[in-house]
Amino acid sequence: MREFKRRSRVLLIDDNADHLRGVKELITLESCYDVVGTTTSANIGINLAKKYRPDIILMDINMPEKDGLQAIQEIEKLDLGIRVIALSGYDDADLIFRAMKIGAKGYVLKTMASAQLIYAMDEVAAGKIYLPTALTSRFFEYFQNSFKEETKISSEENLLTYLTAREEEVLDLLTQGNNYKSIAGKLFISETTVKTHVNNIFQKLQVNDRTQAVLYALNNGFANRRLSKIAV
Amino acid sequence: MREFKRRSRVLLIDDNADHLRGVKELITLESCYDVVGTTTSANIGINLAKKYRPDIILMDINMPEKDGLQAIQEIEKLDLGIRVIALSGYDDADLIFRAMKIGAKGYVLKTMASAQLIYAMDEVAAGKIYLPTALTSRFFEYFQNSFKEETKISSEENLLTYLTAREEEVLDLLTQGNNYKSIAGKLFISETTVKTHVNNIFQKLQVNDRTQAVLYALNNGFANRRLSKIAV
DNA sequence: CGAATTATCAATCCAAAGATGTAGGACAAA
DNA sequence: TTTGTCCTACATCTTTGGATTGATAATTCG
Repeated sequence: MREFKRRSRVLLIDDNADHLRGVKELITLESCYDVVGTTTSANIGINLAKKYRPDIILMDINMPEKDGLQAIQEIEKLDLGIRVIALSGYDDADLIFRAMKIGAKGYVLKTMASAQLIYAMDEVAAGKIYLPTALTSRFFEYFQNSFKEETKISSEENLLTYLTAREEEVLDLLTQGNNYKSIAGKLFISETTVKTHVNNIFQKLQVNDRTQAVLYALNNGFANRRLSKIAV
Repeated sequence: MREFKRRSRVLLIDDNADHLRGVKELITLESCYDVVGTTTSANIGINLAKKYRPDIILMDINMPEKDGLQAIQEIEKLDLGIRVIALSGYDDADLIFRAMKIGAKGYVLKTMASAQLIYAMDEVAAGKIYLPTALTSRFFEYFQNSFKEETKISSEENLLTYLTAREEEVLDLLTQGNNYKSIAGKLFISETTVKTHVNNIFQKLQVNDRTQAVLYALNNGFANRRLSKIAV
């Protein structure tokens, strides 16, 4: 067993050269991380990431040339196990949300104390995900808001509640693209029975055909409630 | 201007009477909150919430009788501005995620130090959302995971890209539940033309009927890319 | 220009879906 | 026991949907 663990390697990407230099100094002097590269270009950064395989990348996400979020996404897609911490000047909830959604392991404001940056790196290096408390609160406000509308919709009268258990089973199979024969086979009942159920479903959901029934089901939280209004 | 702010009022809901008593004592003795009610029943709790309008509710979400999450949802639906903190014995990522999704303003483990509970209440009373750091990390792992699959899918070959502009228009109308006649009317073309397009769509998407085509479209980011695999 | 793609329309045929009415048995609530 | 709901099933009929073939005009592209 090794007694010491390898010093974690860090890559810095920030279009602001001054800030880049400052962060490099900070890390070099006051932490146990090795800076393996610095660049002001997101594209170059991605290439450096492939080349040097750092453990951590500090990525400024407010860059004019190339979107930092996109860069994070590309790095995540490489699937090299590189953990990216987003650096930003803004505590904008939407930015935080998007960064975390695409896989950032942390989000730190440039205005925060340098100790906090080091701490974030420590946490992330340890495999955790780190968000400063203030930003976490911001994130959750945004997060919960994005579901509020949805909740409102689904708390309106939902015609799905009128369906019997059996009808729900049938509808479930409909939402998987099955036809009458297939449903009959899966439920071990005759095709005509399925037709009866499906017709009853149409009546209850006030639709004219199976496609509309399926759409109603999906849009009103049937079974796999996977709809959210979240988009990157 | 008032110099002192009103002491915040708290309602406790926990099916475990012992724990309930313990928490009540803790809050009464060691915090500045008024316990306005305690109950072991989620249903009664909801009624007490309506009656006493507490500022905060501590809600055990691991109750056999009635699901605590559901109770939170109902309280949120009341829209009385009551801020609910979920209490749980488990740091299960899925539980945490669902609690936060439906609007819990905090999530605290029963095993945590009592000081942490008080702190959480302070934060929540101040209008923030509070999650212990360890649970935040858990939450984000789950959160990011739920988007990983999606990213993977959308980066795989998407048969939708083979569709022509006109076919996309037709498919769009299909995903709105239109039949041939309706689509023909909306695009000012004959029904047979629509049939041709639809058949070509089937070929390209490798499906057998319109329902499957619609499902493929929705699951592969057609138009409204709002699908995520998150479920309550 | 010539070739390929696309959008349009038609005829035909068969299969599937949808509408409607009827009915027996199981089961639970009143 | 009666009433009602639910699940099952069938017959019949109409409409819609889907497959196939073929054809014309417009557009795009090399």
